[in-house]
Amino acid sequence: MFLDDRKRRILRAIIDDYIDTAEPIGSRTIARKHELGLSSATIRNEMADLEEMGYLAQPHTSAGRIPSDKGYRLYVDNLMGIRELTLEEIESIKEAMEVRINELGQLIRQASVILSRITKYTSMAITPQMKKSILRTVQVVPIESSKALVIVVTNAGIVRNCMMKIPEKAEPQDLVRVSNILSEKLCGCTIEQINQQTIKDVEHEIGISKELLLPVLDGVSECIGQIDNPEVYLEGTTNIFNYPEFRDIMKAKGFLNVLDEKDVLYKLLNSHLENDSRINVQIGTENELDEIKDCSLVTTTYRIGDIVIGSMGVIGPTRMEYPKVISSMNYIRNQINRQLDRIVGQITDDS
Amino acid sequence: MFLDDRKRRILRAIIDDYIDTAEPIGSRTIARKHELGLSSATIRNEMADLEEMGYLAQPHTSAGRIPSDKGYRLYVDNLMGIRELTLEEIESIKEAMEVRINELGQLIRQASVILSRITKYTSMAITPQMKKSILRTVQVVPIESSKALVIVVTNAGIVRNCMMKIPEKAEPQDLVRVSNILSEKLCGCTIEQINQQTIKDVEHEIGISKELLLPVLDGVSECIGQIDNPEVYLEGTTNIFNYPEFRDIMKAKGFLNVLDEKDVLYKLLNSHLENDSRINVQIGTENELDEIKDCSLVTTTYRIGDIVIGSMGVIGPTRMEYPKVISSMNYIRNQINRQLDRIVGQITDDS
DNA sequence: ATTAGCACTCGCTGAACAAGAGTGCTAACA
DNA sequence: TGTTAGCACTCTTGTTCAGCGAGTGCTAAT
Repeated sequence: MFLDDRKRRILRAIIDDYIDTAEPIGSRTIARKHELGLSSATIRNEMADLEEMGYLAQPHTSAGRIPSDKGYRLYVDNLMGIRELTLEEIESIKEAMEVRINELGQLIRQASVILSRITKYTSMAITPQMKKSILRTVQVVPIESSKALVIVVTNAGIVRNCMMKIPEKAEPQDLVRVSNILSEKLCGCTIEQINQQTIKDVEHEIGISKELLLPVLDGVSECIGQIDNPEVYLEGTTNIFNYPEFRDIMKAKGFLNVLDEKDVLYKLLNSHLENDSRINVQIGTENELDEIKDCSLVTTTYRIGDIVIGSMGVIGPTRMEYPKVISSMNYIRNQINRQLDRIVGQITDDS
Repeated sequence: MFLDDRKRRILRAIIDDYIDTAEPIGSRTIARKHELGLSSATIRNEMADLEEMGYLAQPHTSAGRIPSDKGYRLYVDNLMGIRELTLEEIESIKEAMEVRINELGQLIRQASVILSRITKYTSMAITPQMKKSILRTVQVVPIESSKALVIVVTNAGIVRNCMMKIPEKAEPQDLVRVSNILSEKLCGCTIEQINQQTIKDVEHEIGISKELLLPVLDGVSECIGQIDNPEVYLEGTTNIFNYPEFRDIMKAKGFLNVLDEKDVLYKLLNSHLENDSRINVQIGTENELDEIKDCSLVTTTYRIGDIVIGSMGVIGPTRMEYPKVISSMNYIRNQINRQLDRIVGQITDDS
C-alpha cells in the first residue's frame, strides 16, 4: 500500500488534532474540522489503511484512532509544520536569558527554567562538561597562618577553590614558588588529562617539602574533581499533571520516580551528547529506558565555540507539541550559546 | 467533661492505629487489638465523648473515627511514645553523614536526602544563613594581566570568589595594598553589617585609584551577595505517592506545586528559625499556608556553636509517624551540628 | 458503671441499562 | 472506479438501584 499525499494529509490532521485534544479522533471529526473535501466514509477507509500500515492504532473497536509511535515518527520527520514562536514567547525567553549571569551553572539552570515554562513540559539540563576545558591558573593564597586557599581557573572561566591546612612554618614565598611550579606543570592541560597520575608525577618532580606540597596537591585534585562533577537540573516536574496521560496516579508516580534519579537523567542527556548540533527526538518505545516508553524526549546540545559541552532536554507524553518544543528549544539553545561565548570571551579574552 | 486516663489511652490507641492504617477506626477494632479490658460498647461511649471534646471526627455517621488536628496535637504533646531508631537506621544515617563533606551546602543537602529516606516523607532544608557570620579575609589575587579574583572568607569557612576586570596597569603590590586596606576595614564585621553603604564608605576613605578600587569593591559586594543567597533543598517528593491521602491527583498536584516554589519553602522553614533548638511540629490547620492545611510540618534548626544558622523540615500528611520523624530528625540534627563544628573548627581553628 | 443486643445509617460494589460515539460494510452514485 | 450515504454493530461511559458490611447510638440488662 502506498502512502500517497492524501493519506499524509489525513494522518497529519489526525495527529494535529490528537495532540490538541488527547481524545481518539474519529473520521467525522476530521471531515468536519479540516477542509479536505472528503466525506467521513472516505476518511474512514483511509484511516483503516493507515492503521494497517502501522501509523495509527485503535484503543478499542468502536473508538477513534490515535497515532502510533511510528505515526509520530513520520509526523516529526516529514509531516508537521513549523511553529514560529510568538512575540511574547520570544520576549519572555530573552528577558529570562539576558540577565547577566556569570556562573555557567546558573545560566544553564535558568535556561532549563524558561524551557519548561515555555513548553509546559518537564525540562532538564546538565551543567557544562568541562573535561575538555583547559587549566589556566593555579594559585595558592595564604589565608591564615596555617591555612591556604588553592585556586584553580580554567579557560572557560570556571573558578574553583579549596581550603587546605598547611604547615605553620610555610613562608609566603614558598607558596608563590609552589604556585609557579604547579602553573608551569599543569597549565595548558585539559581537565581530563590532569588525573591522579599527573598529580603524582608533579609530586615526585619537585623539590619542595612534602609537608607543604601534599596538601596543596590534594587541594588541586579536589578542585579538579569539583570541575568535573556534573549537576543535573530539573524543572517543571508538576507540569505533567496537566496532561491526561498522567491522570493515573501510578503513571505519574513512575514518571516522577525516574526523574528523581539524577544519574538516570544524566545518562539520558549524556547519551545524545556526541550527536551533532541538531535537535534530537526520541519517541515512545525508541527510548531505551522502559519507564519512559510512553514519553517523548527532545534533546539538544549547547557549546562553547565548536566544542559541545552539555545538553538539555524536554520530556513529556508522546502526544507532545513537537513543533513548539522544537522551535523553543532551538531558540533557547542559541541564546545559551551566545551567552556562553560572551562569558568565556569576557573572562579569558582570547581575542 | 474530663479527659481522664482511660480516655487518653483510648485516644492514643486510635491515633496509633489510624497512623498505621489510614482507615477510620471503629470501636470494635480498638477493643480487639489493644488490651484495654473494655468492651466495644464502652469504647464507643468514650469515643463519642472524645468526639464531642474535639479530639476525634467522623467522616460520616456510620464510619469509624479519625483524629482531628486537636487530637494530633494532644498526641504529639502528651500521648505518643518515643520511638527509638533501629540500629539499621542509625547505621544508615551515620554512613550517609560521616563522609567528609567540606562544603556546608553539600552537608545540608546530604542531611536532607537521608532525612527523607529514613522518614519516607518529603524533606527540605535551607542552607546556612550566614548573615551573622564574620568576615575573616578579603584578598585580591591577580589571575591575568587584566583580571583579578576577589576572594572573601568568613569565620564559618565559607569561601566565595568573583572574577573582576581590573586596569591593565595595576601592579601586584597595588592589589596587595587594596587587599590589606579592605581587610582592615571589613574584617570582623558580620555579613549583614557589610551592606552597600559600608562598601561606599570604604570607597571614599581610601586613597587608591578608583579604576582599581571600584571593580574590587564590586567583587566584594558580589561575594557578600552570594554568601547571603540561600539555597533550598527538597528531597523525597515522590514519597507522597505512597500515602492514600494523596491518591487524588489534584491533591498530589497541589502539594507538589507548593513544594515547587522555592521561596514558599524558604518562608516555611525560615518562620521557625528564631525558635529554640527544640523540634517544632505544625499540625494541619496550624499551618499558615492554606495549601498545606492537611499536612503536618516538623521542623528544627541546626547551628554552629550557639548561633542558629539554618533549619530543616519534614512535611507529610497529618497522619504522620510523629515519633519516628521526631527521633530521626533529632538524631540527624545532632549529626549536622557535630559536622558543622568539625568543619568550622578545621577551617578557623578558633581554639 | 459496664455490656449485650438491636435497629439504623451510610458508603461501597456490582449489575443492569440507556446513551453516545465511532466503526465496518454494503449498496448506490458520479 | 473512486466516493459517499446509510445502517447494523461494538464498545465505553454514566446512571440508577439493590444488597452488603462496617459502624454507630440507644436501651435495657447485669
